[in-house]
Amino acid sequence: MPVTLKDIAEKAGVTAATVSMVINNKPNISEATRKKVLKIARELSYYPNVIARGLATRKSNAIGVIVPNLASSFVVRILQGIKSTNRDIDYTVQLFDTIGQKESESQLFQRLARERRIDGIILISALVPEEELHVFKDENVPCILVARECDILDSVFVNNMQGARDATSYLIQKGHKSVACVICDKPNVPTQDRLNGYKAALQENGIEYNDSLVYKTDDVAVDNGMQIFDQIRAQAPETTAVFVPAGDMVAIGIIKEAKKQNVIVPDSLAVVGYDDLPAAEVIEPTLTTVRQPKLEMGDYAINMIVDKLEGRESGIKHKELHTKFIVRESA
Amino acid sequence: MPVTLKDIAEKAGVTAATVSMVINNKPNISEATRKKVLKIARELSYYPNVIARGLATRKSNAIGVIVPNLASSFVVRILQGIKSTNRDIDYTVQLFDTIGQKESESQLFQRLARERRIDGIILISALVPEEELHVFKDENVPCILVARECDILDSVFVNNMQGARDATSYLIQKGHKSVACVICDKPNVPTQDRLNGYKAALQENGIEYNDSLVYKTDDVAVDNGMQIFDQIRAQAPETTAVFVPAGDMVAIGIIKEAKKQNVIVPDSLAVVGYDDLPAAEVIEPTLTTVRQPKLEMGDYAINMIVDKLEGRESGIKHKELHTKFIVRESA
DNA sequence: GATTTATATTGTAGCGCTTAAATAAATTTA
DNA sequence: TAAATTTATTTAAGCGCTACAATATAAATC
Repeated sequence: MPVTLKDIAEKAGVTAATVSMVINNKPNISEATRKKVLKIARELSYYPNVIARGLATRKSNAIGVIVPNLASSFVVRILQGIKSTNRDIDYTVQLFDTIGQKESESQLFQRLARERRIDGIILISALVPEEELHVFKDENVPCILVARECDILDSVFVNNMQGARDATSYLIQKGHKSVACVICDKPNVPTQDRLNGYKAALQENGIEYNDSLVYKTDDVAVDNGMQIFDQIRAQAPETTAVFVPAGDMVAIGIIKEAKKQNVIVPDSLAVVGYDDLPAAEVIEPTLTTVRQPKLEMGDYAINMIVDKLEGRESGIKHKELHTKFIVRESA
Repeated sequence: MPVTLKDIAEKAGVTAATVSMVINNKPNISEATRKKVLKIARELSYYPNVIARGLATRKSNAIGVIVPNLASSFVVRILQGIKSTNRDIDYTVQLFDTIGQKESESQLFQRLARERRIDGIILISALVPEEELHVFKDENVPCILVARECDILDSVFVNNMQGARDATSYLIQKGHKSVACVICDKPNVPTQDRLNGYKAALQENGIEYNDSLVYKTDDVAVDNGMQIFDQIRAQAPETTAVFVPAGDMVAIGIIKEAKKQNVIVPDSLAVVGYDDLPAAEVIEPTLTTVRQPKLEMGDYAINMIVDKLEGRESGIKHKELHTKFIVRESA
């Protein structure tokens, strides 16, 4: 049987309440008993039972992290940011993924809040629909939304519009008269923002937006990129530059297929990705891309939520981080 | 305030104990009250408080997963396997990484067991020293060691010796007279096994083992591979094949540097990696490598531990999974 | 030195649930 | 129909901790 407060109390000749106060650094404890209690606690190698504590305090000391899919490098990198923050986090991180689950994000959230008494949630998802976000709000458990701006909840996100604008402008500056754009098919906020950035850059440079230059892919893997390449060749063989807000893996697919078909990248086709995943440095030519500060997003998210939980912050807060345009060989 | 057993009990005109028994599907409850209670529970949208339950049952319904480093694709992929198992897991997964932490794995384990009353632990690590593993045993919380064979604890691992033997034999069969080998510098079991597999293959093919053909790298990133390439060129320029049990990223580094120096892969230098990470398909030439069944390892681990926790299994169990040799372009 | 104030400790209740023992109701058996 | 057995429900205690009110002790004020 594990050592309890009571065991310590008996040995120290005090009451369990006193021991509790010592352990929790409460005021109004004499130096003498404090020392005595701590000594005995150490001797017995006492560990407080956080479950019992949780029941008494109505806190679980746990933060839930809901991710769509652990197969995504992007998500994993944010998760890594959450876990590797410098701050000494006294909360346990419980991990939940929603892919292949029958529950929606908001149902899961509700269950975690009520059943597990989770203290706070970090939700990494660009896809949760606006209506569902209200559930998050209502449950009265702090929640930080990562990867998507949102005015209902706290959020951490990047300036996707600027990121796309930078990339597009770069390509135009390089002399490309028409720049294709490959976006993810799901209608989510970041995609929309990136498309707007693309459009803005065109306009700023006096180029008319052309709908037929925008290609859509339903998934964001290498294979999709390979298909898109063929599509581009078929629909607009004169294309010399393609910006791929859909993500690096798609961009890599385009490069792969281009090479296979003896189209030289970047000479005959310049390619710019989005995300800056590890694979961007592996592909040859290495991929010019828009870096998202993924670690930083995770870091911010965990810090925001801990601040909230410790009452150091309140009110809705938003943190916009910035993308960085990384020039490599592909454009 | 959340709905409690008591609320339901009052509304149903029974006692909290009865409600508890209904919720937990205990026998000796009349159909009538069962139905009545369940109906009310649904109406009030009752969620059992897992924390309170945990205190009463001395179980947390949580499984801890200890990983060395979330930056490793290998580890993340196993984690993904854990989370994506088909089985309907009723346990929460709590994630802990040990990189940059002052606690050792065994200290962390002990703390989780005592403080958090974690029901079971999955430890992904090839590096924990033998002595420490005893602590895991002693704490009396089931623990599955992943990625390393071990006779003290349950374990899930791959047959690394066979994997390395397959790879080496393949290279010899292709006509390479001397095969270099690049291993990770840390003295861990998988590395040792792979080295033994390499040696076995040499012996089986009548080639004498030559210590000077074994290169060591202290880290397993692309950069290390690039350096190793130079080392090979300097020490043994006649080398035509290199097997890299240190991992795919190192192998990719070797390929990158080879290409930079106009050494054709595989014609002038055949390269075989280990792990089959996503990047293996991105590099060109694509990387021939030894696939570790990472998802499967995670899947097995979670199933083993849940079996244990539900009393369906006992005694130490070991599961050996098999590597698969994947031929691509680099060898 | 009596009174107020501050400091230290204890007693008690309760967090929301489970569980074993006790009781009550329904059913069977002799 | 009373006794024995089975089935259904309740009572009560407890999991290990915190927190608040109450008490006891020490220090400060007049």
